[in-house]
Amino acid sequence: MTQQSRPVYLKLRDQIAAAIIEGVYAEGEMLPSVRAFAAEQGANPLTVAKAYQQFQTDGLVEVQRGVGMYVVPGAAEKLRRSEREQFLATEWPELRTRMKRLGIDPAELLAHN
Amino acid sequence: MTQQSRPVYLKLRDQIAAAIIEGVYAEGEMLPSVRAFAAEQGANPLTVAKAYQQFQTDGLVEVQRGVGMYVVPGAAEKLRRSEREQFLATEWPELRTRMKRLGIDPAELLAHN
DNA sequence: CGCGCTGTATTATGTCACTGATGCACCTTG
DNA sequence: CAAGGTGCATCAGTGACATAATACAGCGCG
Repeated sequence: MTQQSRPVYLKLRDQIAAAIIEGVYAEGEMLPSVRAFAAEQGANPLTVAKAYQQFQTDGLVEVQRGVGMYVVPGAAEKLRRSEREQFLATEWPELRTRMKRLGIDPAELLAHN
Repeated sequence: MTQQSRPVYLKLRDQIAAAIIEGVYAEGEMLPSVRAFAAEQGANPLTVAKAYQQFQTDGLVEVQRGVGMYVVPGAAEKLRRSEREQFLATEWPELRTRMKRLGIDPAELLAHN
């Protein structure tokens, strides 16, 4: 038996990405510190740092040494665009064929909003 | 750096499930042997066996020792129903909120077939 | 300066999913 | 019975993931 549970640092990454897009962490503001966010989520600071690192290398977050990590202006829209494109190009086609195979009616999906 | 690529046995599982639903592996017929399918897919026989096992425990496939694994009558519909339900109950809600966040209109996607 | 807060590098440890190589038990066929 | 096919159990190796314990470097504030 197995689990295949999504790695913690990826869950955190998605969670943070959603928060940035939704403006929970507004542009120009500071992200929660590694230690603070780790304590809040019950995770290890290193794991949180790993999640943060991806945003940093993508230029969505700027690090001020000794201060914290700040959301770069335009990060929300940039994130939304890239994820949107990725979704449309990769995930949606697969979903489409899969829904067809499962006999799922698109109209039915939109019904119960 | 990491990978987090979908495990091989899960890819195989999905592939086989799709084949059963679509009738590629018709009910009453025998699935490809573990070794044959492994050679065809360039995988390890044990990995294939792991993929097969789930169908076996779900009663979708019947094992005849020393002979092979046969698709149980009604397996296709049973599979379609369970996957369909799982999709509607679990995946679609998440997709829904995610698409909303990315500014994607579900109706528009479903429209142009 | 001194204290406390930031992120980060280092090293080490432990766990677990995944994959693989080998051998065995079972069945069919000749 | 002998041969070749089946699934399956056993044991082992690998790497990702997570955690831990420190330590260090930079910044702000009193």
